[in-house]
Amino acid sequence: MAEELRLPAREALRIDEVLIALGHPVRLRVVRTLADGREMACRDILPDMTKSSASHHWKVLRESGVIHQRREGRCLRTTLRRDDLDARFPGLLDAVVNG
Amino acid sequence: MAEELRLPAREALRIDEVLIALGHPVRLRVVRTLADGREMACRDILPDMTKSSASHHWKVLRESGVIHQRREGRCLRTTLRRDDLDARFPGLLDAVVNG
DNA sequence: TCGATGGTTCGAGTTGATTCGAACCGTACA
DNA sequence: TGTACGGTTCGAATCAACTCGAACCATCGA
Repeated sequence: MAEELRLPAREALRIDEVLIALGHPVRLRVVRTLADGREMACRDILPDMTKSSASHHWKVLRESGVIHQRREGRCLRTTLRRDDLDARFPGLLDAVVNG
Repeated sequence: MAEELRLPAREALRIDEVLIALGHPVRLRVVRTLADGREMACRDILPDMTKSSASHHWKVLRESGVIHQRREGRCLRTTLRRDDLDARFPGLLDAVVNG
């Protein structure tokens, strides 16, 4: 049963929280990994990190609105919220990915 | 004698360092204060902070390439490096200022 | 039903960033 | 000269963030 996790609406995205989320090398790497629009399983994105540490970063990215996660079975499928981020902060993601 | 402080060239700007610089409320406030293009004295931007703490933030902002500082007498005049940031990361500053 | 799996939560330890005072440096001005 | 001023640097203290293991929960497959 595919269920959605709570996450901020597009209008509620805050640039200060997004910048904090992006201001860490691990999370920046996550964003770049997802930049092509793929939907990936958590363990495929951060395979070398302990579950608890990874979960901490998922939470920061999710609550700041950078990523979307959807439960499929016992696995979380993760995508970048590119549409929402581009709508609210045009150019930001491009800078992150291309820079 | 107006002398320039060392700072990274436009081509050397790194998005990861810029994001770290912007991912702190004090430094984000500095950027927003300078967003209109003004050149301001340090003590006018962060009047309530001790000199040593403020100097720490100047260093982070300067070395990441977010701000430019120019010595004029015994005072530092600070400006946002809008041209360089817009050239390398189009849309980033607008998101920071308008978001 | 049972064991394995993917993630979360909790608490504690560790690391890193921020903050501050004191000492210092160079400039301006009396 | 000498003194006041704007910033930097240093070291130490504080605080926030990151990390990890253990316990836990829900789901899937046997």
